[in-house]
Amino acid sequence: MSDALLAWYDVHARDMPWRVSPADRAAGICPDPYRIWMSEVMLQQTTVAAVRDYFHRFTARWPTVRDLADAPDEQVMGEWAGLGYYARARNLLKCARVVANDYDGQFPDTYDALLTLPGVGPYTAAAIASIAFDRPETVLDGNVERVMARLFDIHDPLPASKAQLKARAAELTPQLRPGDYAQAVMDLGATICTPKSPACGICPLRDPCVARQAGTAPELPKKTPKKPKPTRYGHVYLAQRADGAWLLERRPDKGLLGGMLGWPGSDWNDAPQPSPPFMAEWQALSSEVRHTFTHFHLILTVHSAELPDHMTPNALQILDKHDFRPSDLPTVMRKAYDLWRGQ
DNA sequence: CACTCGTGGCC
DNA sequence: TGGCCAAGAGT
Repeated sequence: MSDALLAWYDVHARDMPWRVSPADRAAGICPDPYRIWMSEVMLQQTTVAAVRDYFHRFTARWPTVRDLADAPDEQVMGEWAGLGYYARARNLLKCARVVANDYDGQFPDTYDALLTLPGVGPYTAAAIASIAFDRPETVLDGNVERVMARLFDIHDPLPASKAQLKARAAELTPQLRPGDYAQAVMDLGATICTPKSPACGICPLRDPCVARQAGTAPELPKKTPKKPKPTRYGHVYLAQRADGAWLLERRPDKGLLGGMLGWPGSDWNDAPQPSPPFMAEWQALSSEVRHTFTHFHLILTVHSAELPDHMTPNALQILDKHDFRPSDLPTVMRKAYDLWRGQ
């Protein structure tokens, strides 16, 4: 079965900036573990389309793991802004420094060693080991879970069925070309064996696929139902000085938007207490920011005022007009800025 | 195991 | 338009 998939991949492999094509790989070209690691971390719960530009900017700015390890935290967090799941960026930097300092700048080449690195879990360790180092490790991501559930018509819901799906995936992992095979399954899941209306008619695995025969492919994999998202509220405060400087805060590393730049503001809950960073005649903007996170909706009231000269409220920072880049902000904070700019 | 943790595209 | 979904990890 893996042979049919590899044959399909040889023809249909998608072009990605971090990928070595099957033809190039056959010619002896090896992937750069740094670029494989970078792409796999960026691709966690994130689409290829969203990752492309970020990958280009990161690798252009920091071509090697040592360059990244030497980068200041705020530059890396700013470059990651907008991509989401910011713990990935903090762990990316931690991991780069571990590789630079403890591994002489060379990524470890086994699953077990990779698994110890910050931000590298079971999926990413297997992906790097197989793609960058040709080790027959089994990757299990959302794509592989879906392909296996359909191929073997497994109706037990995720995440409980994960071990079962992993066992099936392991049986199919070949000793030869394990990296191409891993990418082939994921490409198949992304382009043919899609969550909705899978293209079974042109699938290289259509013959052995049990769910296709049973007609159950589109409804697999089953998943346990999710909890509804509550709505929370909050206030943010945009203060600009006459010379154009802005008042911002660096959020603590733990928790939501950890380590990112943001506007000072209230807690986010059912009925937040307004908490302006200094006394002034704050003006509430006429419309609000609406944003949805993984597990709640947020409605932000945006306030603005002029920042007096020579004032730096405790634990906050002033960014000069030319040092403030809206692109350094996480999206919810950039939405507040966009709203202010448009009023 | 269950929960936290972003964002944009899709229908 | 609101829920679903995406190459998951950490706690």
